[in-house]
Amino acid sequence: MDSEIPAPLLAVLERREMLTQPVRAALGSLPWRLQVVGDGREIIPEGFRPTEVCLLLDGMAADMRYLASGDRQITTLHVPGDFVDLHGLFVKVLDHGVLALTDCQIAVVRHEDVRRAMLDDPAIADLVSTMIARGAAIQRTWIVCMGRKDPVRRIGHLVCEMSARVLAPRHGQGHRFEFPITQAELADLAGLSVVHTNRALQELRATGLVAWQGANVVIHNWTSLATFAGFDPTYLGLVQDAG
Amino acid sequence: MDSEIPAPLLAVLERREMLTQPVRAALGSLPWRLQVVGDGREIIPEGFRPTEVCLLLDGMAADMRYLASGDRQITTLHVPGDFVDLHGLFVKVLDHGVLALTDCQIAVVRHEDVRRAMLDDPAIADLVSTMIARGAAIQRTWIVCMGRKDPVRRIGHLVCEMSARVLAPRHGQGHRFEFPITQAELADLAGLSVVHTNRALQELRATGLVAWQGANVVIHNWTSLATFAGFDPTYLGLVQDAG
DNA sequence: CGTCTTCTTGATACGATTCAAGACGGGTGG
DNA sequence: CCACCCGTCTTGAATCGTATCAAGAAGACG
Repeated sequence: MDSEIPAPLLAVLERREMLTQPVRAALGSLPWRLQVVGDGREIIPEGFRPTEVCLLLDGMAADMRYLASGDRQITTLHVPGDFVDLHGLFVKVLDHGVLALTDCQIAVVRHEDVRRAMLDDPAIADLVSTMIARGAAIQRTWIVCMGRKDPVRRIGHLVCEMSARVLAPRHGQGHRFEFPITQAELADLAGLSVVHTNRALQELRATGLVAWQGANVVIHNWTSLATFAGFDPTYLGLVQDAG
Repeated sequence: MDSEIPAPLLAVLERREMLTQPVRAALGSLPWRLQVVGDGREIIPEGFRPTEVCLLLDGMAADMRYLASGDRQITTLHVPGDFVDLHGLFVKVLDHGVLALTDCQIAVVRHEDVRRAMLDDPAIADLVSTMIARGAAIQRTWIVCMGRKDPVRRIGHLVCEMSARVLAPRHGQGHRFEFPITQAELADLAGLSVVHTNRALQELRATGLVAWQGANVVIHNWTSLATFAGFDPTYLGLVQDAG
């Protein structure tokens, strides 16, 4: 629509990655269009063969897969600044669908334009690969939570992660952030029943570490919650890691 | 050691990806050294800052993370042809360790050499990104299995996947392959106790779809097993997908 | 032959799912 | 403004699944 206003695209990416000036320039000149997807609608259907990538500008989305049984499993959450289907540049068929958990605003960029930018500046190619690798690390961590953490810690870990991905983490301090996910969606993410998710949430609130009402999550003591949930932010590769 | 004999490196990679002649040439000229890691030893420790990538030539390895409780969770298995730490090119600190599940032979290549090859030929950069993206798809699929599949199907799915990754899948036919994993390791992979893993295995064998004794797995009816376990190979992006 | 690891089994306790139903809250139409 | 409706959250009770504990059997290895 309005490729003459690249600001939001850059602004949202810079929350996540440190961008050099040439990279900023290259990203800023990428043609893109805005797309709006309503709460509960599919951004990308499972099995799609994408020719574009989608950068989430606003809202929350989830990668998800349906089973033959009718069950579904959410594999990752996406927050503004995430490309929801970046790996579509490298694998032809998407193995999951992407669901809008809220009303979402998306910047859509054609594969060929991204590929050209990657060829023109290898730093762009690096950025793309880094984002894919980070997404994989998040999934890996979630496997650990699903396999070896009880539901309360599992959700506690999720709260830590989402707060770190949405905000700049300030350890030891309180955090407040918006987490507009229903308990049914949380259940499909955590691999639990809705009923049990509800009870795990109550238990988590009962620890006093977290207040969670509606879409508002308040972490009263970040460090204690991280310790309780076994959250180690290494895998997020955030900026403090300048080594 | 012997960078004048690149054949095994290429041979093992070509089981997985279709390589063009220039890519073959570039990979063939990469300097590398052979490393041998014994059964049960760590190939890479958790939290390592790698300066090299490791290509598994022979054996089986597992990405894994320890929890404070002493529990551990395996997040992915690696078979010959997999780079076990390719994402180390893009993230500085590895968020997991890599464990040799058998005696392993590994080709070690320095990051700087891989990076040079990526710059010289963007097709190499693409190959690297594709392998990372495929690894992520495998993890995503495992999240689905852990969250929404009962233990029997979970292990059944794993058998399908490993057979597809080790062999060229021939649907509807029987398969035999080596799967040298202990039940304790399987438990840490599936997020189960050892006892329950044992019982799930017995139940899987009782279906008659799979025979599994020691390191030898025989799939009697691939299609039935895939249906039973809900295995859809799309995510592996194997060669049949030439679209 | 003995020792160690891996596999197997039974019994018990706990955790999670399921079913069913009610409470709450936001939005819509009368 | 109120009544209603629908989606979401919450609760209780019964059932099933899974972990845990403990011990024995089967192999592998020296």
